[in-house]
Amino acid sequence: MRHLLPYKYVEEIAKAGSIRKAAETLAITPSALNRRLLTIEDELGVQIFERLPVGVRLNTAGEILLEHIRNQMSDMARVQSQIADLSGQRRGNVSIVASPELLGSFLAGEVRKYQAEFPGVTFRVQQKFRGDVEKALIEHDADIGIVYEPMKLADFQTLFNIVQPVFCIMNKTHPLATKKTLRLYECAEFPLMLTERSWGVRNLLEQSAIRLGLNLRAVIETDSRGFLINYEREVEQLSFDIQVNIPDNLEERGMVAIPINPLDVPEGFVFIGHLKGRTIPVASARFLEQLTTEMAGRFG
Amino acid sequence: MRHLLPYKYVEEIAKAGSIRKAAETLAITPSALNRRLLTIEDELGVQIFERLPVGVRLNTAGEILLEHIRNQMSDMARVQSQIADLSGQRRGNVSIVASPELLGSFLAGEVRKYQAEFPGVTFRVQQKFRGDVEKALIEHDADIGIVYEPMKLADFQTLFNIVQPVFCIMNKTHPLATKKTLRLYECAEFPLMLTERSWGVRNLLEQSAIRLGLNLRAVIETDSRGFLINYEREVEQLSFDIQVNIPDNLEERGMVAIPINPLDVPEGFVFIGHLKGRTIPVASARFLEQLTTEMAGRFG
DNA sequence: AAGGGTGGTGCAAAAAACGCACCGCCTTTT
DNA sequence: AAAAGGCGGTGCGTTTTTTGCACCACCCTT
Repeated sequence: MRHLLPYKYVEEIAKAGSIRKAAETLAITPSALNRRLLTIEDELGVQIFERLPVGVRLNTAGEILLEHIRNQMSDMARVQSQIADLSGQRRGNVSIVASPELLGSFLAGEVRKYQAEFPGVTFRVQQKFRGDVEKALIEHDADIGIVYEPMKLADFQTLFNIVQPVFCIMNKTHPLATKKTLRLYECAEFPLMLTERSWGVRNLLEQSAIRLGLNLRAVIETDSRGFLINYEREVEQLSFDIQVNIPDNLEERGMVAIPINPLDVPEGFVFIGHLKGRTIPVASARFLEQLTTEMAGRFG
Repeated sequence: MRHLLPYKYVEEIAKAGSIRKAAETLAITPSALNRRLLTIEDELGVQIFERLPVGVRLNTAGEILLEHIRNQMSDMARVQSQIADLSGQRRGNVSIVASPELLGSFLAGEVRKYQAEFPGVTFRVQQKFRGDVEKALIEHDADIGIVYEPMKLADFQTLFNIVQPVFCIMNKTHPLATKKTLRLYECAEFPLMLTERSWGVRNLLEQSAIRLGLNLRAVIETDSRGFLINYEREVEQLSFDIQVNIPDNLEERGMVAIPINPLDVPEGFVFIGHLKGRTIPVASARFLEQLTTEMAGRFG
């Protein structure tokens, strides 16, 4: 799509903050890029960038234009996807941004399953924390957003959501291992393996602990969710995760997962959706369909 | 905006149904236009037009692309409008499509008022019948739609609606002129001046007549609404119109307007809005604001 | 069978975009 | 205070792209 090259140029200049730097990443001469910018501004009748001694910066008009450019570019991608889908070939790129809780074996398995059926579809999976998922969608950095306990959903079009209670994971030989459900104060008596505070699960636990007047002792703090399940733990150590991440073979590996009483720790929600007012490419829509169907079947 | 010239070309070819004809209206050589089309199809990877012996016609992929093109072009117009509005100057074009009932002195007055304040804004006012207003919006032929008794509103984003009962207009000396409200059977006894059947008011009257078992005798049938009010009528002749079209100086001109009992003829609705999911240009939005405020004040 | 219409193509001219060298300006560094 | 380095902008010759012209093969109508 050569005709929207100018858009790409504007976007890159805005990102780089300088014509020369943008020219370098665009593999073009600064003078040529500068002239293209001047032409665009001339056609538009107004400046798009304010010139600073150290480079350029978008002004208000430029902000408006850039938003339009991003809309336009991802809309074009959607059109191409729809057209490709017409001829029976499923092609395109599925771009997902998810909070780390959801980037487990479940999502990976779904991607694998989809790619086995449609090898022409490529995937891009980004990890962002709760508050940044929506931002990535707004900036058209991704088509699909998956969040656990999102902070806000102003521009988020939810297509599917599901309860994901917090489970406590421990060795089979743990004193609590025979219980059906757990109270948080029972867990708090043991050494805990926790994720960092920016994670949704940790956030739920901490807020509950404050409300209940408990103190959570983290002996291991990590930002790797897989670590908390796979780590060969000491007998007494406990970790937490949401249902979707509990592997099928947990018992074979000598561990159990026990739900925590929702009165102590409220059940979190997973939200799946896309940017409001946007039609996402065909491949993304189909993957979304597969993902939500599977989740509803397994956890609904 | 030279970079979306290809869009304009595709649109024109689709409209003309032939490269040569399109080339003529575009003031370009057929060979050049043809090559641009081939380039576009090449970049897209698929044909957009199917070639017929008598010209070309959009295929499915082309339909998808054309929809995107229209979205893109009017979105660009909106961006330019917003940018122009930044610098304090109100510029742009307000494109209205309305059913004929609404194209009276009221709308004309509002346009005049707006243009007096913002001379840089141009207007384009189209007349379409009830069922075609929405179509004009879908094809991006207009930004604002105003309909009396619309047929469907699937893609119509209503921003304002208001009741507009049907009034009966007659000479002061008419036998019915002293009444406060009229029954339809009373009117049916006199010779009537009616619009064509595709009009909303006529439709309301006819359906009511069928329900009530009445027969409406049209001695004059016209498609000019103004005619029904301004015509120097015979003493006994009656005409009908909605409230918004009744001029202030009706009494000075020796006529009166009497509402018809809503049990006989249901009150119609005026709907004002734009295409769903679309952000209209600044000038259009402001005019819409003025229009709805004024209508709410006068008829609310 | 002839004529007029269609989309497509080779080739030379025109136009647009580009790269290079260089300017003036400002900030940062020496 | 001076030098150095980065920035956006510009004149000019070169390269790439687009256009116009003439012409082809094809199909439908006359």
